[in-house]
Amino acid sequence: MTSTPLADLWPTLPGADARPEAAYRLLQAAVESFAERGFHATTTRDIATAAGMSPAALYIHYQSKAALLAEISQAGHAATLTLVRDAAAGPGGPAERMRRLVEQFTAWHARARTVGRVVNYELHALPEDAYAVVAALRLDIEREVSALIEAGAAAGDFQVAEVRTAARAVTSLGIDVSRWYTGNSTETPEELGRRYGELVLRMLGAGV
Amino acid sequence: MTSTPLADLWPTLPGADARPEAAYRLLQAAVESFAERGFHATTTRDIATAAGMSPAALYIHYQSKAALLAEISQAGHAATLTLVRDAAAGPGGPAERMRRLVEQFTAWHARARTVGRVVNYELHALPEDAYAVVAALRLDIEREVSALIEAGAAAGDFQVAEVRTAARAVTSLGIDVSRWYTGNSTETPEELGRRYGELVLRMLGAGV
DNA sequence: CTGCTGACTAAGCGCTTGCTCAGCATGCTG
DNA sequence: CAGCATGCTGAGCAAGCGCTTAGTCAGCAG
Repeated sequence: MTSTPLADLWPTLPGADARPEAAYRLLQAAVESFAERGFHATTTRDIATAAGMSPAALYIHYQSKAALLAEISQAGHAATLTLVRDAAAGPGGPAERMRRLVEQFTAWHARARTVGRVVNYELHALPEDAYAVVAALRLDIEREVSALIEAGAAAGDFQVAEVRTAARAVTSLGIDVSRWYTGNSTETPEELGRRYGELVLRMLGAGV
Repeated sequence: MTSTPLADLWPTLPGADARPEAAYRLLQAAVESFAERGFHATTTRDIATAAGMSPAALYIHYQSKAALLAEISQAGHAATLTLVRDAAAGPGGPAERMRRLVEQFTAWHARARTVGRVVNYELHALPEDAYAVVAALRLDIEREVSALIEAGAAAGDFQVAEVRTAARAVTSLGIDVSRWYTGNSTETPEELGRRYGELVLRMLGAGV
């Protein structure tokens, strides 16, 4: 199985070019390993070996195993927020923007499912300070979705009883994709995105 | 925080009465701990201490830490499948049955969120033989939902482009509840269930 | 009383973990 | 050439892990 280059999943990774290639390899190995086995079941030897180095080399590039997780989680959340913001601020009415948001949010969680798993399911392993940063980003994402639903409801495009619950449902659908999507699927990330976009618009009562 | 008695979450736990009280306490402590920290971050000392015993006592009642996880996961999956089957086989048309299924599936994942987390997010830690059992149960659940959607589509009650994708979305919404629901929420599990039932029917194109 | 059983504990074994450190090769600078 | 910084390795430490073992003790049959 060839893995998608990290750069594809993560165009916004800060300092991706400046970073030494070895540090980049470690990051990619950590993503793969954390996603497959979870943070606590992954050993520093796993990560280092997968990156083709001795265990000690990890500590030249990162302060600790937890620092690796923090970097992955923060960059992954930042990328997701950017994606959501761009879609929400794009052209068209609320329904059109919501469709694009869901399409891209869903497709990202399918395409970058390894990063997505770390981002969504390894929060509890984050050090406290890194968690605080990430929690703020998650709140921003949820607020962005809520605001768009509210705009759609105000414009009469959406019919929703509870904005918070609807926003939860929309983000839930996308997040959970990173749990079940395998890549063996016949559905491409983009196809899945389009279908989920359709389902969400109906869910929100947009007559489509 | 008082925790819900296991019996409430788990009416179908086999041999719950015959089981010695100490074994029951260990099971409950394991659920709580696995849900909060994950299987690998939980130590046998954590579980035993929470159950008010020494670490060695655990091995009188269970073969291993993994055996505890296997028992929780299998019983939890069995309970979920029963719940889904009962709703799908109940009275009324496809839409009515689907509404009840989603209401109960969702409410269960909110109410029994600790068990739900172990069931849905600790699969990778299961021993191979236990995983095989559980995977079969998961397949049954998905099939049950797919069959109900298909019945609704055949009856003209639902309008769905892809049954598989729709079924994924329906189960996804419920499963993900166990990730984010905290109990601090103002929404009770039953309220959330009703709202999700409404959203799902619209998603499936049932004119409601 | 004796003899036995089953639930439990204190102590700790063998191993793995995250992480450190002295030392080595390489390549740049003067 | 020497001098030095950089990136890395081999060996290994302290701590913590799952699990075992030897033994304690209450309860009960005879």
